[in-house]
Amino acid sequence: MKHTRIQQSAQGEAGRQLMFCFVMAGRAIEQRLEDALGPVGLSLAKFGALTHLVEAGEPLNLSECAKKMACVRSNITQLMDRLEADGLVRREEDPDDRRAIRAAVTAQGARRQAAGAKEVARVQRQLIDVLGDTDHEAVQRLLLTIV
Amino acid sequence: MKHTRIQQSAQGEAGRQLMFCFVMAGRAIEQRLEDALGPVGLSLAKFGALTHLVEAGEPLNLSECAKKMACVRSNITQLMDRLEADGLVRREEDPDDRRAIRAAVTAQGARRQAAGAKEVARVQRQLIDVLGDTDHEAVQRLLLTIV
DNA sequence: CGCGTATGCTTCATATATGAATTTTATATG
DNA sequence: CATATAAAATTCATATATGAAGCATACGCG
Repeated sequence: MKHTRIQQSAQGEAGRQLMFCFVMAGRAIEQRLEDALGPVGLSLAKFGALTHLVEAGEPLNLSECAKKMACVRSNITQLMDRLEADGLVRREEDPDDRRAIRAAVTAQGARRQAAGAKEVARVQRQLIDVLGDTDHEAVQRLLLTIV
Repeated sequence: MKHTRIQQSAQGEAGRQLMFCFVMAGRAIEQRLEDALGPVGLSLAKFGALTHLVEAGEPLNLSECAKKMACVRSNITQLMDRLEADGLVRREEDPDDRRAIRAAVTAQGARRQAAGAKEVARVQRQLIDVLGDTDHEAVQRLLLTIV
């Protein structure tokens, strides 16, 4: 007697289609990141925005942020609202374009981002650990093919 | 002297940390599924709920649904509200437990689920295509390890 | 120069998800 | 049996995300 039944009921759907495994893996990692960032006072979305700003080294238009984060602008508007409420980002007028708003990281924002980066690196190490002797390069290529 | 700078900024998007590749791949597939299901009149969340109900072959308590879908119950409450508004699911009282509500798929819900399953299968074939000669079993094992 | 179109941001409605608080009902235990 | 505790569902506040609609500004072209 096979144990497909056991596997199915034990884990939900062990025999799931491959694509759902990708989705579940992505979500599982997201969850770990959220859990790691929570104590620092960041969410994954906030950390992502701060990181783009820090890496840019200068204030960015909200449209540029949206492009970097691959999302619509109304999402950035709200995200910046929350980051500004947290005191991690400041909205500045763009001297070159009166329509545009630039997001500038505050000192506190930069510190928070650095703290978040440490946590993210920790999670990354855990992942590497789980992958064991798997060829990371190959996996990454595969994933980027999908994206 | 460390080379954190190089690692962080050298390759821009391409050199992203492995974990973000998993997250992005998962989201990319999710997006494809949403796009495929949209024309059928379903979202991925709705399709998932309907599929669990259809596969169960009988009405399920909302708590059971939450467990199968790995989410909190308040999420299911809202999802069922929308599915019920769409006429795809019906809430029934549980004769054995007056606290419980059971979700039953309607005939229309079953048809919609079947239509959705066809689209999902199409996306799955596309994914298999993209993966080419990669060892699917190995990939799936890897992904389930992460989950 | 002025007008039409494009761009930048915000606002609103909606979907998905979480978690805390609440209500109702079940169950266990003293 | 009464009461304490647990479990089921909902409600509310909030975060994240999308897309449509709207307003202000920029820009190209006749």
